[in-house]
Amino acid sequence: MLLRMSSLFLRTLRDDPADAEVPSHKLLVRAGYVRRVAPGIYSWLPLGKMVLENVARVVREEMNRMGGQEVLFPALLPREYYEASGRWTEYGDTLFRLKDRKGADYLLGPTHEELFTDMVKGEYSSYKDYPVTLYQIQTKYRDEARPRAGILRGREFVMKDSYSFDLDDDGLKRSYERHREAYIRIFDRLGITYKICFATSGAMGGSASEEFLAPAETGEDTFVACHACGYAANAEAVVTPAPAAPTGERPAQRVLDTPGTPTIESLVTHLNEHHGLAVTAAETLKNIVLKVTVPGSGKTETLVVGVPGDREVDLKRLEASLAPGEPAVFEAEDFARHPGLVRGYIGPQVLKDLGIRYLVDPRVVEGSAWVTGANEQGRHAVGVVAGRDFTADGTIEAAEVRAGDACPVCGEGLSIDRGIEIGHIFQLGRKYADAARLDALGPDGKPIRITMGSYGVGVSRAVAVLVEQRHDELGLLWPREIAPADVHVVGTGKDGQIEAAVRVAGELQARGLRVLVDDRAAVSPGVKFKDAELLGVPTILIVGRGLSQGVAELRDRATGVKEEIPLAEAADRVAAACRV
RNA sequence: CGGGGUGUGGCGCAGUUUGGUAGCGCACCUGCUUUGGGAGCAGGGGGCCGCAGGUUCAAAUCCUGUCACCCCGACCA
Repeated sequence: MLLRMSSLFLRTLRDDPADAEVPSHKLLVRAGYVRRVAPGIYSWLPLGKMVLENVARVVREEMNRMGGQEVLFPALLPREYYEASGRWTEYGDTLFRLKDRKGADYLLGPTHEELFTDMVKGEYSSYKDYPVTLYQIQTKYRDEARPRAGILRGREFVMKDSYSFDLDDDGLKRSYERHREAYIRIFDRLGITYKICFATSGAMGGSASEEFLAPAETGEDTFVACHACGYAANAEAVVTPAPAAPTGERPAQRVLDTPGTPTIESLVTHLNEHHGLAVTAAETLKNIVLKVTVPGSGKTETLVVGVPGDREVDLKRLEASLAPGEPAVFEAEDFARHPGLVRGYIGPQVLKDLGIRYLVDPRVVEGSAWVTGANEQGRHAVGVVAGRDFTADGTIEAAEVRAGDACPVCGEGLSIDRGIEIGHIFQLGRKYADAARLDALGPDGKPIRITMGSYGVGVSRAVAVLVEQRHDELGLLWPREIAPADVHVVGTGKDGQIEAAVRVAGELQARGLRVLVDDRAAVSPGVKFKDAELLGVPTILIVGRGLSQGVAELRDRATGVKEEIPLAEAADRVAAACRV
């Protein structure tokens, strides 16, 4: 491959685009890799397209290596498939919907479980056919409420999605493990640093689930990691270890007047100043009232969640814990219908009598004593003991996770960081197979319901993540396998220097290297250097003022190391630098 | 959906307060000079000032409405 800058369809920008915030967005636009078309929708220019294809190639090679077979489904799909699985309604506004000329409903596929399931059902019918893993690399569509950060979170994006089909749970576990290993190889080859985190399976259903999160300040996910034992989990999926149950006699609960203390902070201050206590927010029990709706059921349940008063409720964790139920805040009119619930002074002591379900943070163990509401305006109760003065209906992971919280595996302090989801693997189970009645005929002549796994890699997102993790103040820094070229030959100046650069570029091409050569006439050296740095090709060879002495300059883009080399050896030296 | 902000050549911005010939930098075209760190000089092309209505002799500028986009949050395999 030999690309000439003089004719390459490329225009770099000196200024950051005004609408870009994150590094990947700024740099990919400035370097002429992508251009915005509409919110969350981007075009790929030649260099960007090469990078995208390189990522896709790595993914494809590793998927083939693990035994996957590539297929391709349409993105434009009729409603009926998603109607059958229930997702035409479940997916909500995130689904791009459209009608054909006859008024029939169509959608642009956000993910393809239904189609894969249906295809396997159509082709395979014997247990001898299984297991099988199919995948595609395809454009997906999701009408995100708020696309952001350039191609990091778009409404149209390229994704590798694969699906495994197995006869039993052991088979599913093996398919899951093979995917896990393939993903490790993929992200290692891509040069992305990542953490494999326990995850919740969300609305997709299913059981075991892990996410590959790329640590980045701009990440939208929060995850914890334990540096002692290696445990890592999405904050949504962090399990709170329960402390040991206290034993011994406990004084009976007391109700105290605490006027004007609707918040935890005001309560603690009041108790310590007016009642001679020495309580902390962590010893209080905060009770949040919710109404929980299960989509499609039409029913709404009132639920109270109790968490230690020093912690906020993490909505993502709460929702993950309640899925598929969807929590909503309890409004003033809801309180009006429940006179037993005294806003600001709710305690769990009465919930059983009110017939309201009560779930508590795992720290609220049997025998632990709490300061909590007395269910009367302006009054709180102290010494309220779990299991004696109230009984919870179960525990719930709803409280925020903090740096330093105990690791659920080894008890060491957890660290907390932001990350970008680049891969997700999970054991889906039989949800879609049930919906499609996907069975294999067993050796005994009886049908076997197939169990599935679902696995995704964000291909276009991986391009952006690479930039988030690898860039400097000058521009992009591609790993060689992903870079649009192996070497960027810069011809500066006059006196045949550009011609010499093109000649060397030809030699490098003859050795099988992918070469980008800056052969633009009448462009100043400074511009060419800046562009080379911005574009991020890993090796830069400068053929310029050293030509008369027969030397060129070899630069490593990432390290900045420069070296004068004899022009006659340039091809050898560059090829060696590119490890070809 | 809530909060904040912005719409002026391809990109980045000024001009709006106080109505009066649409401007600057980058990019682009022509010529000459220059060529190792985003060159200089001269000349040039390109803008329904988001859209609609209104006020006015006159609107990028004032008024009303509307649309779009961006950022934060909610939402989101």
